[in-house]
Amino acid sequence: MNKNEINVDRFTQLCKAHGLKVTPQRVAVYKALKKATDHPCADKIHKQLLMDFPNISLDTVNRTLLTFARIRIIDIVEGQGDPRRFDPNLDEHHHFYCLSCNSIIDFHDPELKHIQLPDEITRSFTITGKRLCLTGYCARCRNHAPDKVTAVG
Amino acid sequence: MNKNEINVDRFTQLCKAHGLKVTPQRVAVYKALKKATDHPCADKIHKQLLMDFPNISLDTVNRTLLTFARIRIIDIVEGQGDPRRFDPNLDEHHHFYCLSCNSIIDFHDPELKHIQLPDEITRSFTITGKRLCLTGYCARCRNHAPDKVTAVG
DNA sequence: TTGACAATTGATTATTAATCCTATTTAATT
DNA sequence: AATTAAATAGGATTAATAATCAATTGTCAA
Repeated sequence: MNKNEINVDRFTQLCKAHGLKVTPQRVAVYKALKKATDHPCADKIHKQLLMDFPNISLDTVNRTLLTFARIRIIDIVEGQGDPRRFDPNLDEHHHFYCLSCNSIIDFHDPELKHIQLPDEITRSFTITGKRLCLTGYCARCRNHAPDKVTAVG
Repeated sequence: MNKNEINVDRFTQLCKAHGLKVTPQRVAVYKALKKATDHPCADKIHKQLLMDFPNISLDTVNRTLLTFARIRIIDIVEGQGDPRRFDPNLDEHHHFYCLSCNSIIDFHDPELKHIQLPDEITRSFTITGKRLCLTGYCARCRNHAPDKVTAVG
């Protein structure tokens, strides 16, 4: 099976394992996020799904995404205070966040796999996620807008 | 000068260098954030300042913080979609984010100073920030709430 | 020191995001 | 097919952020 195709059976298993009903909405939300590579927010997924589900509510999409995050089949992405965004990719990877266009770009690096956390940290806390977060300006933006924050006050 | 004291002259310089007026509100917001170690949101700073400035508006606090971030004398902290939070500390450091109580805890590690980014990344993008972001459960929370997200789907 | 000017403020209003509520529907099980 | 607990849609509500604007205030040049 292609990595980007969705295995509905597997998804059904995961839901059952967590006592969740397998609803058409949940399948649709899961499929839509799994296909996405842009770390979409709930509203974006919702707009997409409206094509096929004219009645699906934003609240359902949002709740569903939060539920998926809770059972750890998707991730919530770190952001700069904008709408919450989601990540279908649970494999170890890192993020570059463009301060101008807000795009989030994945990157990998074999070197970074070996980042060793301080003992003190692993002892004090339960770590569920580890990621290198870069901020800056993407190739397209860096020649244009110097920055995004427009408030002058 | 103690690192946690605020050098108003220096602050004044920074403002002038960016064509910003030095208002009492700005000085107060700057002082309040510089003293903070909990990566507060605008609302928290505002509530604090109300003691001394009964009339200061939340909007002014928020605008001021965004302005400071724009001229890079403070940072916006990466978060999970909650209210935007700010960081007075511009030195290289890393964050642990508790998914249960939302506290953000700084940590340092000499090893991590030497994280080498892939060439492809530094070539394609302009990097303004680099941080290791950990998520998980802090010492106090890990024995209690299994997680924060309460939506059930 | 003063006056002019442009930036900043606070109040108000608008917008957007996230969550809550409830009647209705539906998936899962018998 | 009937039962039941869970999930949904849709509207309402709260909270956060942003925009607008008249009044105020820092800055700078005279």
